Amino acid sequence: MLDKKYDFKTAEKKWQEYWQQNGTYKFDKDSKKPIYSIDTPPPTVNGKIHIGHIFSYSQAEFIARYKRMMGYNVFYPFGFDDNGLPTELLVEKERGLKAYTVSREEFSKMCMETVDKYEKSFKDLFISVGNSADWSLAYHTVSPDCQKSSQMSFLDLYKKGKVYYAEAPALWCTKCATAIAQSELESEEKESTFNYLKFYIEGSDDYVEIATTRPELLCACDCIFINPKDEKNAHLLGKKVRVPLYNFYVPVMSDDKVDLDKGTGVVMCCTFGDQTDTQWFKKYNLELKVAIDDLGRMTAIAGKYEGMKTKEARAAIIEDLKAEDLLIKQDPISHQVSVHERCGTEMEIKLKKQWFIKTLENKEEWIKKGNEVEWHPSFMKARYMDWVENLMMDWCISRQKYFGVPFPVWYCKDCGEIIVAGEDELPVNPLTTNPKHACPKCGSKNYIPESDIMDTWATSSITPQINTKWNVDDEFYKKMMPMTLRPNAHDIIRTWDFYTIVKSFYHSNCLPWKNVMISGFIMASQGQKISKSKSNSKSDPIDLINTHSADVVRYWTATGSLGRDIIFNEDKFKIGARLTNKIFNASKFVWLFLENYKPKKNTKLKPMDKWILSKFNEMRERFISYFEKYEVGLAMQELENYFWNFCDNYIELVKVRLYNPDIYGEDAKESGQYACYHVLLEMLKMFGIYLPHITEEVYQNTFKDTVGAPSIHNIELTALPVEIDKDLIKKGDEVCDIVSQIRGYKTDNKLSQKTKLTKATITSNNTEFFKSVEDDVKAVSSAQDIEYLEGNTAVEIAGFIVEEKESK
RNA sequence: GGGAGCAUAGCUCAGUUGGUUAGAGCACUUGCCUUACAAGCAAGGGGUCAUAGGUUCGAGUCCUAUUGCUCCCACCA
Repeated sequence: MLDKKYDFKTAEKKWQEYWQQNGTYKFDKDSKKPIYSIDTPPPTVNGKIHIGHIFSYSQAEFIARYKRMMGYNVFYPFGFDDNGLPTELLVEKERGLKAYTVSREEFSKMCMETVDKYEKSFKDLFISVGNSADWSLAYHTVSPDCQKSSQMSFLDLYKKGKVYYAEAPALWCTKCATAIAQSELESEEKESTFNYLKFYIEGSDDYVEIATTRPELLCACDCIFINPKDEKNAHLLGKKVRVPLYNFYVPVMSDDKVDLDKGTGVVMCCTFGDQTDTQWFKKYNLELKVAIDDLGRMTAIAGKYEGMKTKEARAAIIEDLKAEDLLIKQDPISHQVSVHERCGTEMEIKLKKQWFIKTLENKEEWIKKGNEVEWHPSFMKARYMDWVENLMMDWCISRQKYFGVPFPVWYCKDCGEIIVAGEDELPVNPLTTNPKHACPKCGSKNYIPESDIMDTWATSSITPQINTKWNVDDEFYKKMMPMTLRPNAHDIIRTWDFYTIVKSFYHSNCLPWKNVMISGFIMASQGQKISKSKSNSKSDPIDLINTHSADVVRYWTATGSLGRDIIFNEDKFKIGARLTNKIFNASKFVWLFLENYKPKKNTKLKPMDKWILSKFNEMRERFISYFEKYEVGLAMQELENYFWNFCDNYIELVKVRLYNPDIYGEDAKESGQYACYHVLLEMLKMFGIYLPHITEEVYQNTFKDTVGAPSIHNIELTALPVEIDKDLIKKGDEVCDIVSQIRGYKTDNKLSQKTKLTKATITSNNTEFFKSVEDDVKAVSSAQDIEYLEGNTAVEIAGFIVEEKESK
């Protein structure tokens, strides 16, 4: 028996504990069922989980529940990405310190404490929203096991020649003081100024005009470029020009990368102002002039501006240029600037020794792999392709940071040889451990440990390998790879999805997974995304769960279609609350008639009972076909529509039979019970995907005794044993239509729905069918007499019987 | 500059391969305490499907162009 009211506050906790204790969602390693595996995104530990995470994770979670219900052995691990820069930034912010002000050991300890705290709260939150991950499979990327896998990955790439150590221009964040990768850039619209400067031609009073937004780089100027087709300036070729303020001379050269229409059509090349400079630096073997240090301050070559931050230096230099009459004019411009996604600092380029993974040399392969993966929705593939095609640099994986996976690498102090650890030594921290062998090249035993750590993506890009026990359990790895599904939001296609494809190809020449499911973002308002770092999350998940229930929050996450951003809208919670309430009430009511009922296989079904069963199977097919396309929201809509029809039309119609077997017969009751029993049970299973708590509450108090399974979430969905009879469905729908018209008559006449009617004349082309369901129509409409006419659907009411109200 | 998505009722969205009078929910109006549910039920009003062409017996759906919104990428002299 169900309680009178459903109290989500006690029920949700109760069932969450029940599922954990019973291992309801455990992956069964020995099962013969087909496996469905999910490479769950390990959330980055860099702040609180916001509603966007709940949205995105729920959509994938629906798939896990759906697949379990469809008879799959679902492998659904969870992880945390807790190493690297994001964690460091969080710790620095929380403790109000900079990593380099304390010892490396001390800082790592702080990071571990913070990570433990957050991971516990992340886990609690995901459990409290009813997430059905198998927590026994959980991993975290800074753990020794993951570090070992990550270093193993590095060694494998090293052996295969896919990772290299080189001095090459790398993107640099002066705030975080580390190299970063192309994928970590974001563009931001910024106001700036085009400064038109005079570069005097050597041996002449004439000058050439050059426009620059970065006059602070004048000291790093190597040469100036014109376009080979530039006739106006062609005479400058071979000559030298004087760099303003610094008064050294640089040559004029030509290159077709110069855009005639930009600025003055003449460019100064500095090491380094932008990507083009790096290409020219290589192509023309230019001199390296470093104007900016690791923390964004001007170096000695800047002369009197040394020590200033770049922005200060720029202002000072402009003043001096004006004073010396070297500034012709200034034009304000607004342009897209690359900034570091984690801190918003404008990117610089620095030449330093870094480790790089080769990504440029296999573009065709990345494209091929991208085509082999199925993208849901399909148009998201374009983002991946777009990214691959526009790759400019190999993937820089070294970070000049402290808390992360160390490189298993030392350098020989005497000859510079790279010494890598053996696989049996992993995980290894070169800062605290020496290599087992002397330098293979010169025999020296003096080493310099690599103090950099790896990019956090270098580890999270092997989550399929971590999940499937690569190099730990070969048999399992072979059985599980490729995994079935990678779900994530569209912002990390270019990082997580791309890098994972790269790694799987290099390691095992295979796909990491067969499907990618891309979810959209929750927008705070038009164009404003909710994110952890920007903390405009007015919609805290914990508060939402406490006020609306986990089921209702989950319901909300199922609205909208796959891959699309949606604006946070509280109205949807109201609808979800209405639905859960209705499911509870409908179940409670229907169960009144099912308490001691055992379904019989050969029950003779009345037409309208067959109708609702047949309609169920029809809905079930659409539901499945949406799910197969990963359209979890549209699937739910199908179910929801069916459910409301079940309540508003079918229950209303059948309840009179169920109440009064003395009038309508035991057979009529049993037929109704049969339909109610099966339809309700199947609907509960399906709703269980979205609303796991309330459906469990209903199941445990009703069907469990007859069905036997320990949880509603352990039962497979079945088709009901009736044909999908389109003709019957149409006729049954017509009955509903007529009933609705009769209700309309009562409404128009301001009558209560229970008002008795003297006679209803039903016109239909299916009068035979109407006659077969006459008892039901009479019962639901309170019509005392029914007459039939052939023709297009219509109904006419002769009149009604006014009953005197009983006074209470 | 390259690419993607979207445009349907006041709002949020469905609308499968082209096929009768374009659907739902919310909001709104009106009525109803009906032997589950008033946190409920019933009924109702409301749309030239962004615009302009085209293909077709037939277009919300396919094609072309235009407009607007959003996003991704590139450009950062």
